[in-house]
Amino acid sequence: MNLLSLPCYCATLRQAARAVTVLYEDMLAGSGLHATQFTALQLLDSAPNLTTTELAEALGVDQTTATRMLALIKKAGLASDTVGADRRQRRWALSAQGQALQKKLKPRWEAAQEAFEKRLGRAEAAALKKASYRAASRLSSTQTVHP
Amino acid sequence: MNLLSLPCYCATLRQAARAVTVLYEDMLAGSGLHATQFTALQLLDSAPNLTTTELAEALGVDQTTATRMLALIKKAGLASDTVGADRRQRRWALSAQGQALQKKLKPRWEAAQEAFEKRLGRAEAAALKKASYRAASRLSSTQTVHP
DNA sequence: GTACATTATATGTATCTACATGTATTGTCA
DNA sequence: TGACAATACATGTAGATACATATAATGTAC
Repeated sequence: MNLLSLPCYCATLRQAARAVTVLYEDMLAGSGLHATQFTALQLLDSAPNLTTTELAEALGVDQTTATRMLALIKKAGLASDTVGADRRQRRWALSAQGQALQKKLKPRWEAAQEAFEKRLGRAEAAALKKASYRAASRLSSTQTVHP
Repeated sequence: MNLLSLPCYCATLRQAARAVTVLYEDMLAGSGLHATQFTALQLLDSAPNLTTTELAEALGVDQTTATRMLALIKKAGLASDTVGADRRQRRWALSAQGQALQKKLKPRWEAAQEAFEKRLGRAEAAALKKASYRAASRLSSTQTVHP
């Protein structure tokens, strides 16, 4: 049996996310980084000194997920955290090693991006990305408003 | 900081999948089922006697993921497996309890579907689902070495 | 200025996920 | 038929994910 077209929005989006993740993991295989970790490095590279919560919000993950992500990245020596003026906050920055690895893996990530575009077509890929972002935006903004 | 629009197709699709998952988990909260489990029940309800691998392919998950999913569903008494003619295969079917639960939770799932459509608009929701399915199809077919 | 609420992060727990690999069964071919 | 390949499922391991909750620090109201 082949991949089923399911009526469920959730299930279908998850199918797609899983499939694309496998592609990116493939491209990063052996590099020591996972797709989500690479994304975090990219973010820290372009926006240093984010707090844990800020990074979580930017990526659209739970704060506890971000905490664990960052713990792994820190353990690998790719980033370090410093306590901010508000001493509850941790501010994160890439280490030299983290910067180097991010730079080194960028071509692999670009290859994954291109592979994705090749399979879907550039226009369709762009449309899917835009629609996904819109969905994520709409959903996360409203969901956090709980009385 | 708000949700970021990321250049990465993988990261963006994952953002969307996470956000929509939270919505569905919310709707199913307290029911004893998770969104992925409900999807599996729906599938087993409409297509009984699937093998573990067939179910994995239909859902677009790894076989080992399906094995674990089904183990949990079985442990909860919602489905049972029988050994097929090929004695390596397990064929799965909902139990009466599983059928009942699936039926009972269907309105909640429908509410989640409607909530999703309400946030995105029906047309946009449909377009996103279609594009996601196309992406998942293209990616999984090629990855599995297809003609 | 203290009691109480709020906020930032961390931890316990459980599921989802997949890769590498193991085991049992089936298929193939010489 | 017997060796070896292929297949179906299971297990070990590890990261991704989020909820409930804990802890520590900050903010607020009186």
